[in-house]
Amino acid sequence: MKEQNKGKKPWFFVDGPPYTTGHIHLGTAWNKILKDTILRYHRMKGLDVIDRAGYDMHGLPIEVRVEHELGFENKKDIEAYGIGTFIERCKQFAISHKEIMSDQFRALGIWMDFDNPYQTITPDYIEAAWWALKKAHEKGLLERGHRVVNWCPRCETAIADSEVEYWDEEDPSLFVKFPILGKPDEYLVIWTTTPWTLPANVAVAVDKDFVYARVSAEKDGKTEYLWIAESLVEDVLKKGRYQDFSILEHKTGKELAGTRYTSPLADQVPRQKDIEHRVVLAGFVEMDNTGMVHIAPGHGWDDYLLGIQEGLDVFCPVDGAGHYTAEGGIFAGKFVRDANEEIVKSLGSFLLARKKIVHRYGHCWRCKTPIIYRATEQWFISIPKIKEQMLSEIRATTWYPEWAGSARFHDFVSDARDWCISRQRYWGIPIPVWECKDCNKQMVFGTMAELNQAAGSNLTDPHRPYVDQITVPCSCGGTMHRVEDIFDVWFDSAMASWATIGFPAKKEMFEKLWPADFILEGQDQTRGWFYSQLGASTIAFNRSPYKQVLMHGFALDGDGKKMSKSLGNVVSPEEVVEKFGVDVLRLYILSANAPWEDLKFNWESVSTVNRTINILWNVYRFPLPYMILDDFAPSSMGDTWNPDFITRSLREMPDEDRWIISRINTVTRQVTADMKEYNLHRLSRGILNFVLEDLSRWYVQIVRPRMWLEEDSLDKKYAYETIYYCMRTLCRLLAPYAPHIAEEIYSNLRLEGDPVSVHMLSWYEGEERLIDSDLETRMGLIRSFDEAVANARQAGKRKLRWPVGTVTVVAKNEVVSKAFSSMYNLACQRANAREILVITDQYDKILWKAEPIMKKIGPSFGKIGPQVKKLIEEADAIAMRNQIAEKGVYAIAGPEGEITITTEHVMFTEVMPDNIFSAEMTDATVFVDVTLTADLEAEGYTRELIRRIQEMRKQLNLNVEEMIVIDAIVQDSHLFELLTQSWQDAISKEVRATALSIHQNGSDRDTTTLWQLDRDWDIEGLTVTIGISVAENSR
RNA sequence: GGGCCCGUAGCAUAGACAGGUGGUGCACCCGGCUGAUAACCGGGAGGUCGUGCGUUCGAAUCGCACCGGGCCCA
Repeated sequence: MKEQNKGKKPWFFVDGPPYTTGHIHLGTAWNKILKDTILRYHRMKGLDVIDRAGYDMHGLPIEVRVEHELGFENKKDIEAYGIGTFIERCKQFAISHKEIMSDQFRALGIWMDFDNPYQTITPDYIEAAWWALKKAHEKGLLERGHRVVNWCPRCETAIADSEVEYWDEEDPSLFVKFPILGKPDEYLVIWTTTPWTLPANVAVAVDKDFVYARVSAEKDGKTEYLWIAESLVEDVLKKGRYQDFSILEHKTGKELAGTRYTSPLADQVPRQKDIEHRVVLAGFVEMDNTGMVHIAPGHGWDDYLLGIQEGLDVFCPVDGAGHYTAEGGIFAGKFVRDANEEIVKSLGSFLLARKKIVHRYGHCWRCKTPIIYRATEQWFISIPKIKEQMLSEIRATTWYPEWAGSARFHDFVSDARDWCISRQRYWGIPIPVWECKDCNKQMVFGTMAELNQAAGSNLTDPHRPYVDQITVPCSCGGTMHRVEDIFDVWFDSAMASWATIGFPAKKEMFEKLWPADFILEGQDQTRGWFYSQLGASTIAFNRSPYKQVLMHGFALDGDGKKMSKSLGNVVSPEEVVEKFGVDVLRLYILSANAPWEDLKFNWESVSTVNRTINILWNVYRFPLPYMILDDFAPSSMGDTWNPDFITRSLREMPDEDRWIISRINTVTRQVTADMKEYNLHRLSRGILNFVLEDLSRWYVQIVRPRMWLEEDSLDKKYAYETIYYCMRTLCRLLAPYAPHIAEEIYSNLRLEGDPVSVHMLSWYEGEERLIDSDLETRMGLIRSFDEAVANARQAGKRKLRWPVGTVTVVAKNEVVSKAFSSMYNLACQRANAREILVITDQYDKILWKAEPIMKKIGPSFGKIGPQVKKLIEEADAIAMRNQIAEKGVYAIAGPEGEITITTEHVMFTEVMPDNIFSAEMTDATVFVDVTLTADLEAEGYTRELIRRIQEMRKQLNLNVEEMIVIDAIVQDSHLFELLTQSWQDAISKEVRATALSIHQNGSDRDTTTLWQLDRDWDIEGLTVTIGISVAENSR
């Protein structure tokens, strides 16, 4: 197939690279199944589909796994072990796990190029990232600066926001007094949960409009003056166990701004003595705790921004491992969280109150260490400078669903800040910036060749530590060394759209294909890959790298909760495949809900899909024995099949054949239309529904007798041709969604000259000329009739096996009458009725009941009301109804003369005669007369007998073509008479008997024959003994 | 705290953009069928359409608020 489409119109798909963890979960499976389905469809449409898979193989998660294997605890262990060997271990880990995952994807029937996937660790891929960074540099978008970042003190690196995992943690909750400069015993009161950030305090923030109070507070005979937001005073003082207080003065935050104070830790942290602490205004201050916020620009994002704005010191006395530096005074060398206690002690009388708090705190997602915020030197891409362009590219892209782009992604990008692309780790793409220590000159290299040329080196693997050894002579005479950082892994995958087609090393493919026609990922990738790719591509090419995006949901458990190991609610794709097979998993996932909604996994629904697939399998298998028996071969052109015979014979074919042909073409057109909008749930439901309702429940039921015809007949041939056509068409329709079952059915049905695989066929869109919507409407009515008759029969307790005399249909319109006149035989057959009468006026067998209306009778007749009621009930309701309809009045002879009843005294309701049962169908009412005549009774019993003989054949495991002899004893004389009168031949023929003898007495039986199976049956309360044997001559 | 999406029977879903008697499947109960058979088919019962307020002659559908779930951000 792929060969066939080579050189045709290309369709450029880019695979969002999964991270090489080594195992896939349901969400990953969903993701790839959606991709595979859509890719297969486009291949069938004759497009040259670029289906290269990809893997994201760098990054901290792998480093942490390897560290764990080696029993390492921190960066020093890695450095001691040797970065080179460490990197090799990481590489091995990534490659081996990539292989495992490729096998898992292949097992799901994912038909993508896993033999040659793009990998973020190959030199050409790394060059793609270098090239992009150089572009950013050239455009002035690459910046280096101090920023507060999430920092893992164990991994000793900045980590991305997305790498922070939150859960509840208990921390101290401290209220601290900051002494106001020059005012003894007067303090600002702040609140913090991170005592270790107090040595870095430089300011206190207040809201400009909040009202703050100066209170004199009494405690153990001492008086202090405290500044606290007015509405919080009482609460805070209670926590501090003050015995009494009074408010002396009010000031707004604005008035308070500029107030100078000193650090309570000035003695312990000498550096604090140089800092000019003051009160500043900020927008993020909230009215809780004390209404005053401790500001440490070295340890908080908001703090940092405020610091820049207010010109505050960015003081960060904490190193990469989370230890205080020499600037941390007496705390130097201590790990920050361990220093908490000592800091609290050092606060002494400056501590107003100490409580505990349980709150959400961030942790490193891989090593679970609580993170800290640290101002560090990092590399950034200045997103705000290209934001407008990014937003306009979002609008130019087609999103499925529309709101994924116009609302969700748009809003995310609108709020986007600078993108921190640097990490202080080992296993990643090295940032290609060389710096001269002497003159601070920087060079950014876009390729290894450029670097090798400048350095006179021969670098082949651009990973650390090899790349770190390359030095470049600087124009100042000094030597340039690479900066130590590596890239954030999101920068890696952002290159995918051009790296996967070999750019920048090779240009042809890029010029031909880029940007991508289509990408597809989960909603979490809004901030992930959708974003990183758009950012990188806007930097490099000023445009979006993709034209169409389909965003899918998340796989949740049955309760709509996230699947997680700790909750024990994880369902693995392997588990589903093991129980039901790949195609069932695929069809379940596709049909369960719209792609962009979250999937609540539900085993029951999986097994429902499984049942439908099983029915498909049964439908496919059912005609095979007859076809084989008859040596059926579909009409063909030489040894290749095509639907010419169907098209040519369509006019002559029976209604049901033309109907199912029309249906499958209608369904096919609908599937094609749904595919255009990626309504995969609608289309898969449409296919499954067709199999269940149209093919299995209706067509196969109707066509069965035609397959059992003994002799060759056109009717049988049409049935064979039709079902063959349906199965061939269905295979093609199913190929993208259930590739295995489609292939299995196809490979058995295909002719010698047909393509060897269903996956080599082109997509079929359905043909208008094979669709007869009139016929579909009429057949729909007959189906509705079929159900109504079953309904009425059930009410009348008449089994379907027993024929009924007349079924009357009161039609509400022409269309219904037409349906019955054109498909009369089919309707009779389905209803098992001798005749069907279709009328458009009133049904004359309906009886009426007169119900007295006492509310009116009382006032009209007074005392004799109850007697009138009785008279009405006893009267001939039909005569009464007719007379009232005619004359408006009805006269009854009452005890005191004639009584005149008018329309207001009585209400008429329909009454069904005893043997007639009704049911509603579309645009009509069906009346079934279940009255038995001798003839109907005889046929009913005959069918009862036949069914029991068939049951016995089955017990003996007889083949369809084997003949039998039957002996039956029917003691009931009425039944004996019915069965022996005229139905014996019919029985013999139906059950394939060469001889049938029915006796009334057991003593009449031929005792010389030993019956292979002999048993008593209860038929409607009467006992019948039946013995059967295989006929001699059929053996 | 903010953005987006979702909430319909025991469970899973359609209907919502374009307001007008809430459909379907599974499970349940009852029945049928028996040349697809460790299958298949029909019927019945089951709903405060998350809650409240509003718009309207009329709201599952439109608006607002709240509650619950998911993804993302802070």
